[in-house]
Amino acid sequence: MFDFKLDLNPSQYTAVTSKDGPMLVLAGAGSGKTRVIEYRALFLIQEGVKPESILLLTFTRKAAREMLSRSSSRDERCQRINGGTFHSFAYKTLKRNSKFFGFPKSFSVLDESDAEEAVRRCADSLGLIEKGKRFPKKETLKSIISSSINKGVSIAEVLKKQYPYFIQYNEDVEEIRKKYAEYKIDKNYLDYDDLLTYLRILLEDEDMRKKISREYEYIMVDEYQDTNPLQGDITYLLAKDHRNVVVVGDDAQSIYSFRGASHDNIMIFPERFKECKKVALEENYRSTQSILDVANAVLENMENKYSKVLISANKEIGRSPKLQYFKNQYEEADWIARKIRDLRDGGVNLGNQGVLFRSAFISISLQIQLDKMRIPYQVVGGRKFYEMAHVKDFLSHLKVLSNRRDELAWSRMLMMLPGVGPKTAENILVNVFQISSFDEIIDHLSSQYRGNKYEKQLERLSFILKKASKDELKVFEQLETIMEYYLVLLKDNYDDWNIRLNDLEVIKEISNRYSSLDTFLADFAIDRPEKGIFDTASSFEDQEPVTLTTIHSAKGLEWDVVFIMNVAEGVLPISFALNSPEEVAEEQRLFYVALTRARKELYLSFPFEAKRGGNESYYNELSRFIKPLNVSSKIDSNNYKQENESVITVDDGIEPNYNKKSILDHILDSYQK
DNA sequence: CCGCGGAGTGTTTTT
DNA sequence: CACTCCGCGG
Repeated sequence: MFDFKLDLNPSQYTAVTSKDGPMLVLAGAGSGKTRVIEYRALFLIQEGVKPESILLLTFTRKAAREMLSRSSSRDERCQRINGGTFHSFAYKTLKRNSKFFGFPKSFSVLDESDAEEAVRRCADSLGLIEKGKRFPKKETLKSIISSSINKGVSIAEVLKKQYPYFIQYNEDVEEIRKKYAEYKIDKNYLDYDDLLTYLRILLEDEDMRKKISREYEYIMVDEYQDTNPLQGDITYLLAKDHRNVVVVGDDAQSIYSFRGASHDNIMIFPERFKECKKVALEENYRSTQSILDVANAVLENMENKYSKVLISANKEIGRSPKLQYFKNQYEEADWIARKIRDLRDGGVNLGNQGVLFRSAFISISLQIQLDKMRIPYQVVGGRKFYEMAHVKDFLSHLKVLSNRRDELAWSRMLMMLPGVGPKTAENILVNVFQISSFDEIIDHLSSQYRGNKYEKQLERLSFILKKASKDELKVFEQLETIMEYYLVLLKDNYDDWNIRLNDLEVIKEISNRYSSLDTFLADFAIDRPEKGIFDTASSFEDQEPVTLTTIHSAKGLEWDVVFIMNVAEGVLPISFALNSPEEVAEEQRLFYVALTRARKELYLSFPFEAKRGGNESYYNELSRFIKPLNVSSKIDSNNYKQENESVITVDDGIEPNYNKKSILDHILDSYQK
């Protein structure tokens, strides 16, 4: 038996050892929230709860895995606990209960860009994308529809709040939403929102709900402040009957309202579960007092007063956070890279250092610098990898194998053939979708298009599809088969094909872990693989790489040393989030989240000169979140004085010796023949 | 109807 | 700067 009292403070202990009934845990940053979840899992199991009947819903699957692996190290049974994101849980549950909806054997999960493309096709087919008129773009349409679903409000309401200039298109968007819903059902598609929507429908059915909640008797939800109303409903329904549900959150760290999250969920929870216990965790075990002072000052400045003030349990004052000014982003990157190396030479492992930024692209200059210095790093956040063209191209073949009605994948795959464009692909697909057996489709493709310029290619394609669709193949072997075929196209289409091939090799490696193609593809959409750890030939091979991450992706993580890059107006807060006080407040919470990731040392950096869009340089202003005296007084700065640019004046008294034409000739002459 | 090339655009955060 | 859209030539 494990002595829980030993490792926990009184409030943590209460949270851990309350077995039955609903509970709301308000946990400040670094207050041992993770530890509470970890230990509570152990506690429940020691109380005789079956591990399989515990469900841990978290924000990323990585978070779930981390918590579970830590409790597993004390008690192996914890490995059997069910954990994941709302979306992955929904996928699993829907798959298992697919009969309820009359779903076919396999359905595809659309990632965001596929979903946008689908929306575009729907809008197109309704004749709504008229030329000349300013009509919302596919991304915008998708996001309007998504918002209305996640927040449970009408299209009109979303338009009024977020896109007032599109209010006139209210009815059009409603029509597109309807069409899009039909389209998805027809093609066996579920998008991210559908996963949650369908799960809620499933849980609204008395019998299904009883069945499912019997399977998961104890529910824990992490980061509850970042759940949206739809997820709030799901939590409620899952626990409605047995009422064993613990939600953990911190309203001061709510940073996902752009996606429909609302900390109202935290407020509503006690209303839905009237008997719920409340526990507050306020002692911070993570950071030194100097870091907490800054975080608390930022908290103090927020419009919406959050009650919490973090008290350091360490009693260690630590070093004051530093603010470094730089001339431009290159100097900033250079300094950070050097500092990282110096710290590591001084004994701080690279794995204990994290660099945070508001937007993924901010880190590019740093990546270049780290490459130069051969410091290994890992990039988290930013959504490039799995949405890169070659990755999608490659996967489209597999998607076709998994869901024969996957129109988007089919047409992507066909359009790669030279000579096939949108129209030809569409014509072929009209035929393909009328054939029910896969073998016949293959026959059709290899025999019915003789005489076209793409005949040979199409034949090759159908041959490989047939080969890859054999039942006895493992997922990995299916990928290898497709690769055999795709490699040619890759080389034809991309000059940098060898770099891209590397990505595909990584994907192949990942697929080795899967026994079902469907699950592999669904995971690829829902729990995206970690972006590649860059294989820089490292001089520090013994160590974990340093982490470069967006602040959003840094949620729940911590490092001994944290750098926050580019703390400038327009970046943090980001320029388009200045329209309403709520948006600015969310940016401020984001800054707060970033600050509270640091255990021992914190470095903020600010480059005066920056480039945006074109070539135009402009001068940054320090972030409004640092300027107030209560914050700035707690930060040391390097008192950078902006150097006067050395002005070079043109010497006027010189007679021209060349003009543009003659200097060109002269230069050409000077080249080695 | 395909595909190329030029112009234009807008540029967060994530499941 | 990367992607998308548009128009034109083949």
